[in-house]
Amino acid sequence: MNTLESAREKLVQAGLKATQQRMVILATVQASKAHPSAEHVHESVRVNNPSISLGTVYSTLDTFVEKGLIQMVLAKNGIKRYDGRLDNHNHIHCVNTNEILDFEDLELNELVMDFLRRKKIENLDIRKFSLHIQGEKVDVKKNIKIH
Amino acid sequence: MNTLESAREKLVQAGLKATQQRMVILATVQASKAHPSAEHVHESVRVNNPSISLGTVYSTLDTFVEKGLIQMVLAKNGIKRYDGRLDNHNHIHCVNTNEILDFEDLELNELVMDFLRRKKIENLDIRKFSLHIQGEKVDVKKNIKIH
DNA sequence: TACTTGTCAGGAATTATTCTTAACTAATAA
DNA sequence: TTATTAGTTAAGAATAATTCCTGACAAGTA
Repeated sequence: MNTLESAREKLVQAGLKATQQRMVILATVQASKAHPSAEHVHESVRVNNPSISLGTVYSTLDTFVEKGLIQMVLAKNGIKRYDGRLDNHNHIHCVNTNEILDFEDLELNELVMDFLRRKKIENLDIRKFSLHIQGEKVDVKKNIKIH
Repeated sequence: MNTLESAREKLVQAGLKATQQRMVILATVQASKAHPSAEHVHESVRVNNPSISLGTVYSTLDTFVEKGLIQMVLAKNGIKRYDGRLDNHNHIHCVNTNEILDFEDLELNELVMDFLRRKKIENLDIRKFSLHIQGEKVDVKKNIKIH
C-alpha cells in the first residue's frame, strides 16, 4: 500500500488537513529507522519536494508530536529527533556514533509497568516511560544486535 | 563540613586544579536538587561571585561531566541540566512544570540490571541506564511524592 | 462572489551553546 | 629573584538549532 495514502489517512484521523507537505513529512518520518532530526527530515523531503521549507518541517513535526502522530526523542547533545513508532519502546543511545536505536521489549514493559503500579507516585499522572540505555559501540562498523 | 572544602577535595581527586570558580560551581550543582541548567547555575554562583562568566560555567560543567563529577540530564525541550548525584538513578520529567525529579530505587535498578544481563546486547558496552518517566502533575502547587 | 480560516515559504530573530582571544594565575625552572 | 610555561578565566563574538513573523496562497463556507 502507498505510504503517502496511509499518511493521508492518519492525518485525517488526527483532524489535520492532509496537505502535500504534511503527507510527505509524515511518510518520511514513519519510513525512517534513524530517528532523524528536523534538518535531516528536511533534506529527505527536499529531494522530491524542493519547495518545502525548513520552517515548515519544524512546525509540522511539532504539530505531529502534539497530535500523537510521532514521538520526539532527544539525542544526548540536546538535538531533537523524531520517531515514527508510537508504541511504548525504549532507546539505546550510542555515545560514540550518536546513533539512536529502538529497543522494543514486551517483557521489559511489563516489568516496569508492574513496578510502577506497585510504587504509587502521588500527584503524578504518568504519560509514558522509557528506558534509556547509554553505551558505546565496541566495533563502530558493525551493528548492535539484541537477542 | 564545609561544602566548598568537600568540593576542593573532589576536584583534586579528579585531577583538576581546585580554583575558586570550580569549587563554587561544583558545590552549587551538588547542593541543588532542581537539576539546574548552566544559565541557572550561573545565576546562583553570581550572587557571591559576580565575576564568574557564563562561558566559564558552561565549560566547567562540561569538564565536570567528562571527569564524572556530575551528570548531565536533558530536559524535554532539549536544554541541558545538571545533576550532582552520581549513583544510578532515574528521573521523572514533569511536562507541565518542566521539573525534573530524582527517583532512586534499588529494586528497580536490580530489576533492570537483571533484565539486561539476560538480554544480551551484542556489540554494545553499556555505560548506564535510566528510566525516564514522563507525566503531568495533577496539582501543580503540590509536590510529587513517591511511596 | 466575498469572507474566513488555515497553511506555507522565506527570511529575520532568538537562544542555548561553543569558540576565540587576551589577560591573568600558579607552578616550575633558571 | 626573574623567566617561562601551562592552565584558567572573562568577555564578547560566532554558531547552530529552533522559533517567530509576514505576506502570499489555498480551501472551505456563506
